[in-house]
Amino acid sequence: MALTPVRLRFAPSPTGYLHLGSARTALFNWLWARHIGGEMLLRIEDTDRERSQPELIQVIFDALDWLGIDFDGEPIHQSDNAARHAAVIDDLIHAGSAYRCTCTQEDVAARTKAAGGPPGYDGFCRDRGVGADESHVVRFRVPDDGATSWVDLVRGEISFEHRNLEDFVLRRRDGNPMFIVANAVDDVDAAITHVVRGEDLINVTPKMLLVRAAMGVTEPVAFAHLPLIVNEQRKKLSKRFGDVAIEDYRARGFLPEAMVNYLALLGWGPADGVEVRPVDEIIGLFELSDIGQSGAMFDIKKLEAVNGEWIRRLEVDEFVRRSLPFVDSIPGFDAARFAEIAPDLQTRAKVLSELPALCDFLFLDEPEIDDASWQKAVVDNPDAPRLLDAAVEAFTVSEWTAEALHAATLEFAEAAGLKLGKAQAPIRVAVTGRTVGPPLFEALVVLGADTTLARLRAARERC
RNA sequence: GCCCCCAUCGUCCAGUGGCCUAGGACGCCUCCCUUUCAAGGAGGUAACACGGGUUCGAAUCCCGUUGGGGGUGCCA
Repeated sequence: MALTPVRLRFAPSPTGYLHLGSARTALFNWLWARHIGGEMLLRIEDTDRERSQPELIQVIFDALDWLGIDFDGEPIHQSDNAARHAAVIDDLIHAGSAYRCTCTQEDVAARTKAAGGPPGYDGFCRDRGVGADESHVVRFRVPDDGATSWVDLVRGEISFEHRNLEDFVLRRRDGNPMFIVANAVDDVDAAITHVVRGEDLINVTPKMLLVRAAMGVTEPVAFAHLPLIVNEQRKKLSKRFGDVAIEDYRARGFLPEAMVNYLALLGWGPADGVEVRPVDEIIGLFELSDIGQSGAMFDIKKLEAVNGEWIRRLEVDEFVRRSLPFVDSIPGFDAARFAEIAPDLQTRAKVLSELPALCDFLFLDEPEIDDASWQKAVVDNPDAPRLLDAAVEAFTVSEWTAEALHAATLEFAEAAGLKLGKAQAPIRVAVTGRTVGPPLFEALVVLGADTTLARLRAARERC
């Protein structure tokens, strides 16, 4: 007897972006598939006609590819299986598992309101024998008694009593199949063995199980319902609350290594406590049974910390290469010059998008002077004028190395009775425009003597 | 309302009956290093929601309460 191959899938709908929650779902499916040596399929659930534009789908492919989540075989398009979905629904009608219903949503709402009962369909058309020629939807005939249950891989046994399940719609009035049917049928056809998805889908699982059984499918399928990723309000992450698309984080300068690493930590954690680690190691350690059951808050601070760690782990050359898209649009940008200062930037950036603010003074004709910095280090600093004068004088004759500039500054700082840290402030603002940035003397070396002295003189004139 | 799920530091995880005076990470605070800011090093702060059981023993098992979330669409 051959062992059934483990087969998982990620089934996004073409929304035009990859939601963080979806990405996490894709990741957990993928981690488990790769861990167990199973197959990982990609299926685009594009039954919604107007949302199935190729560009919208491409965005999702790109995001998955960026994260490093790969798939076995070509992507499946659910819309290609429309005929199969229709045939299954017809079979269910013939078998008596489903029936046509003429009730509109208004009809149903009016009746339940009049009856004062709970919302939901009341089974009005169950035995009316509605013909195919009448305008109708197709509903599944849920058994009156009993329950549908399964042993969820992350939550244990979950059970729904049939009397709490209404006769749900299988096919819309316009003839299109509902998600429940298309999804269940495609999973059967692809011989999916494990469905790993968000907890928000937990209540449609009994319906899918019912459809599977009515189809006569006997192969088991295991479900693992992941805890939701929530925001500060403990609510499901939604698009109207901050950035929820993977692409947004990519644009902000998060590394895919960090993104994947952090997402894996939402609802799961390695037993040895080592959180920041390569994805290959995570694959090795990942078990569905170790997934937590409570919602995990998306903590941007922690994501940034993980990202900073990954930035620091990069080889300098690689750091430069990855930084380029974020800095090469600075006017006057010079790659060689950027590479010189790169090691000093690498420990200072949590996200790549903050790089321009740290190094743009090296490329711009004039540094962009930050008002608050200028106020603090120059205007409010009575020592500023003479420090700038001293710097011009000392730097004019200094050898142009970090050590020499350091020594020269130390000398006139001490003469003025100031600590080096205090003395370099107005110089830093004059040259870089800000009070914070990479180490001053190293930056001056990269900037060059002429530009440095010109900026110091210009600042002195403004005092 | 009804259905389903969840409940350990502010946050994310560890803990699966004794090793827990509850551990790690992020954050926050202090100190060291220091050329600003980082990075790095050393400390510190801070939690088993509550009430009943079960047991020699419970963060761990059971029940209840409270709190939170998800669903309740001819969306997915």
